[in-house]
Amino acid sequence: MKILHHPHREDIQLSSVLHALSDPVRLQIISDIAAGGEQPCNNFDVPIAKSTLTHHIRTLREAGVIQVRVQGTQHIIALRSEDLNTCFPGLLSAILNVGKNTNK
Amino acid sequence: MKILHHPHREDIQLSSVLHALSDPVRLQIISDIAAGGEQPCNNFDVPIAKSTLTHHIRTLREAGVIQVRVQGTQHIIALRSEDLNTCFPGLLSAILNVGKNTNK
DNA sequence: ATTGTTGTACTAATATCATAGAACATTAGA
DNA sequence: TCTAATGTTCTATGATATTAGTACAACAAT
Repeated sequence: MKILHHPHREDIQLSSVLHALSDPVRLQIISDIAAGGEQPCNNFDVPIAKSTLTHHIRTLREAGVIQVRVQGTQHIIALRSEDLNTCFPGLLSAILNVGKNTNK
Repeated sequence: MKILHHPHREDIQLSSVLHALSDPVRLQIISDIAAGGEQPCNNFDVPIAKSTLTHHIRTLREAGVIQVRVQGTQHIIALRSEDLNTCFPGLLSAILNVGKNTNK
């Protein structure tokens, strides 16, 4: 089985996190996770190809924004809220609160 | 004289702002402005060519992060704190606070 | 076993970005 | 007017990012 690399908390970079979140599709994804808790990839209602979704998921994972856990055929995605709040207090909630009004 | 376009407050996009701030050089720039108030471009202590700095300043300006004002031969750069705090409450301070510890 | 689901890997096309050298424009000041 | 200071524009280049098509592997359900 393939090993999915996740950065350690202390290796999470602000610029990488901001870049990972600077895409509307990825903002949508983390917004969905934040609202509905951890969930498999196929739950996300984004108008893109599967391979493209994989790319975005990987981008978020490698930046340290999400945690990916394998469960059968599914990959369960969870937000690394605790790590993010420790590294960048207030950042995640500030971004997620924006989505509640007019996202994009 | 050249007209410098700035987006209106209501046209500022979260993804664009996050992208503008996802570069170490640009994080440095806004960190400097936040700490020392508005200042001309040549004040920034970044190891890049003038043309590159112009590119970064434009990226920040077009995303709605900074306000550029011409004063003689100088371009004075200011943070659009009020607009950003209105559009994305808490975002700017969360990002700037990170820089106070370990930036990059 | 067969079939369908789920997601990755590989590959490729296209687009965007960061960087900087050179030339140019504008302004201030001597 | 001449010169220095300040930035922009033009252009080019190498690096990444985005997107998707195809194939493949792991698993579930029948």
